[in-house]
Amino acid sequence: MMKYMTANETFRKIPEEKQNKIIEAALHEFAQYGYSEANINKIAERANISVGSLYKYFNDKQNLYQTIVDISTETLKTVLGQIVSEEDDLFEIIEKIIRAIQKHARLHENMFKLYNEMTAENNSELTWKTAGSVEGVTAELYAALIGKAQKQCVAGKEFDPRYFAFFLDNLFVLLQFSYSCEYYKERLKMYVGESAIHDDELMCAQLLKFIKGAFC
Amino acid sequence: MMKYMTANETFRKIPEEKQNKIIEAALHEFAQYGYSEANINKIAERANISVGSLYKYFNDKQNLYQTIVDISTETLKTVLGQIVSEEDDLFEIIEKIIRAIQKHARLHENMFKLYNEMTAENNSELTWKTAGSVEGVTAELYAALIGKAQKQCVAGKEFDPRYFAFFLDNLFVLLQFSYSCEYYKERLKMYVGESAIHDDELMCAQLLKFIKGAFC
Amino acid sequence: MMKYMTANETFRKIPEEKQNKIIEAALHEFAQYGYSEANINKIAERANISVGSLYKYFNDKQNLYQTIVDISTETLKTVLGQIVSEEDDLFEIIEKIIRAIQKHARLHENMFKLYNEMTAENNSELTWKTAGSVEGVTAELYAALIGKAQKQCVAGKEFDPRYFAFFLDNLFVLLQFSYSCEYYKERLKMYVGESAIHDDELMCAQLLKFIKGAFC
Amino acid sequence: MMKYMTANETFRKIPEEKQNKIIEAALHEFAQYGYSEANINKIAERANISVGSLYKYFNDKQNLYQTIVDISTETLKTVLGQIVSEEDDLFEIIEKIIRAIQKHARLHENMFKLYNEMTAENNSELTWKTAGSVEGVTAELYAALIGKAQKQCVAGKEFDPRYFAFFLDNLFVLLQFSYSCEYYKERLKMYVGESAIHDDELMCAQLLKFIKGAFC
DNA sequence: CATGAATGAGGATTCATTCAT
DNA sequence: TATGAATGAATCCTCATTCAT
Repeated sequence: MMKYMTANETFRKIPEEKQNKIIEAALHEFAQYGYSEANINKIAERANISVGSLYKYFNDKQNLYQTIVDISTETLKTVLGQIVSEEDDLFEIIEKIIRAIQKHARLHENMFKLYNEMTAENNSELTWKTAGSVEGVTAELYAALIGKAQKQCVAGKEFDPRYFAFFLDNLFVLLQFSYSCEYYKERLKMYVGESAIHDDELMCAQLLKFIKGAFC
Repeated sequence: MMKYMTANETFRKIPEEKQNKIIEAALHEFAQYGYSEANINKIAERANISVGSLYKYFNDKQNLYQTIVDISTETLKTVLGQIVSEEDDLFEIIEKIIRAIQKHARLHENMFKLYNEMTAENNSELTWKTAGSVEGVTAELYAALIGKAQKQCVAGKEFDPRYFAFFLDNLFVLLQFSYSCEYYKERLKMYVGESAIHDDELMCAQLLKFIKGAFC
Repeated sequence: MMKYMTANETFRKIPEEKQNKIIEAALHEFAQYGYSEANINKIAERANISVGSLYKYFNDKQNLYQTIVDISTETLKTVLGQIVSEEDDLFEIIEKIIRAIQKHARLHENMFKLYNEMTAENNSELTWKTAGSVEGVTAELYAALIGKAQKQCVAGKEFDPRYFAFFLDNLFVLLQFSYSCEYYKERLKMYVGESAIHDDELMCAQLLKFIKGAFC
Repeated sequence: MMKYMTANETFRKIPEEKQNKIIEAALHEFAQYGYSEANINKIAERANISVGSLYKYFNDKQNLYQTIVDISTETLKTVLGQIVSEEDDLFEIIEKIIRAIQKHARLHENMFKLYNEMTAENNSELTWKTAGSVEGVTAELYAALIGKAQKQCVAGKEFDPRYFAFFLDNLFVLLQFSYSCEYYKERLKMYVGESAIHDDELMCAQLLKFIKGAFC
């Protein structure tokens, strides 16, 4: 797949290291301050390039933002994609997803912050067009999982798999935010105490139990 | 409790109808455009008062925003508070909560939009200080519920009530967003189809089933 | 007629003296540097107001420019209108026009500079829409004059009055530029010598002779 | 005469075809957008060379503009020069000039647009230094013509030949603009109707009649 | 107390010009 | 000599905030 599709050709020609520095700078700024309070000049400064160059690579602020969002969602897709591909037991997969979230939400904190910010925006059509593709991937993934679930659980309840996939994802989305966004970090602390953010094992075990119960 | 605590004294002295008009105007603008793109002058215009007056009532933009957030969270607290006070069967209460969310997320759409926007902000300390109080209320509420749950379900699993309360609230938070915020509306549609947003009965039934499974 | 029609209402409410200062400042800047090199901040400075205020009065640079052009053409219309209204002999009227040009081209030098600049622009449709109305006025005026001319000159030649009105105006337009625009001032000097610019009597006499010859 | 005097030596060494392509590109851009809105990078692109090269040939934007103006005026000079050289009857020469204007104003539309734009500029000294030379040529030409006129017309009026040369040129200058510049095209239409721009015969006949009358 | 005109710092964007390759 | 990516000063415009009336 073509990398950085929304960026100008010029951008794709520059050294990858430089590209990454720019992306990192933009991601940092957008995740930190949100779209409208992000400062293009600061991004250029952080990336050690001139504003002029930034505008050679990206048509305008929107276009840079779009690109950052695309990259972030693409990254998330990739991470999740890897998990599903492996043929495991249903709850082993779910456990892997939880652990993947715990790892990546911290590693790519800014991406998840951005994701949260993005969903708060009001040009939903535009946002949905790009970010929605991640949801599409996860939706399919969970649909498959739930198919497994219904077979695996002998005493399987009769539930609508689409709804249950939705609930499952809801739990995952808020887990992501709870590890990456300040507000949700506080909220997590309030619910389960100061230590919760670092005790990944307990979180994983409890969430798994919650989900198992719901499905079987 | 003192109403509109962050507002200047002057604000509390003006007729309530005028107060409401101002709050409505501000809520509308902040929910629609987010904090930084919200326009103070437009708020004044919509409220049919002068900017000068607005600045007599509220020290600055932050302060007005703070007030709006306070009011919104206060409203949510009240709504939820009413539900808990009633002494019902565990799952009857949960059902009531779900139905309350479905009703209020639509009725006070702007408040929930604001709530979502708020959580994306980075001055988490400030935000948490006010918005966190809602979470406090719900946390207590859910703790009580889960106490009931563990008694009610004979074959009660051994789970950490704090974690389960957290998961429960996660499901509720995303349900709220799914009825009020554009992005999450789209996401809901994607998961369960176009009709989902209006078929409250099905959503309620499925979510109840999901939660019941998790708890018992 | 409503003054300064393209300006915002706010502008029409401020004291006339202030209005005039702003118009003068803008006229100066646009006439001096042309549209694109005119500096909005310098206009504000010259008018002793803030940029913010300028943007309250005029939506944007284009709008301010439009207004300046409108005012200038309106002024020209008025000047010419006064002359025609008087019922004189044909060549007395022409003489009056010439003298009016000599006087006003110097008095409102910037307006005529602007007019020249305007005609060099490439958004001809827009420009024509406003500036064309002056031409309309003069065209009618000259048509009337030429009607007189054809009757007055016994041995009147058979000519197309529309074409002759056109030629007449051409002579007037370049006379205006010759008194107000640097380039055309130089050109005039080259043709008739250094003194020409100040010897209004000679210019008037010669041009009158030229026109008389053409018409009779 | 040295071609392209203001350009660097480097420019004069490159193949003529390349030179022409560059000149055409610059003329197009300057005529279309005026000096300050003309875009150097777009000129380079249109000429199929790099900006770097353009700056090897011309010191800066001003210098390129200067060169374009020089070339344009040189071309006009040449065109007019050819007409005068022929020994004809006075009004046959004038007719030839009119027809030459009609032809060239359309053929070299951009040059005349540029000429109009140029005269609107305010660095009159610089502009006059180059463009004035065309005026010099025509002035001489017309002086000679008018000498003829005074002899040829038996009942010759006593007029100042310098003034009459000036008026004659004024008529020609505006005729040029009326065939090449958008604003003046509109103006012509308004005076003599839609068809005027294409009915060269009628224009020629009427203008000739006008001038004949003025001179004889 | 109410008003709303005035302020001006701040930020997105452009484009002539340079210079390393 | 040719290239075209990089530069950053310059400029339009917005909007939170103030203050004279």
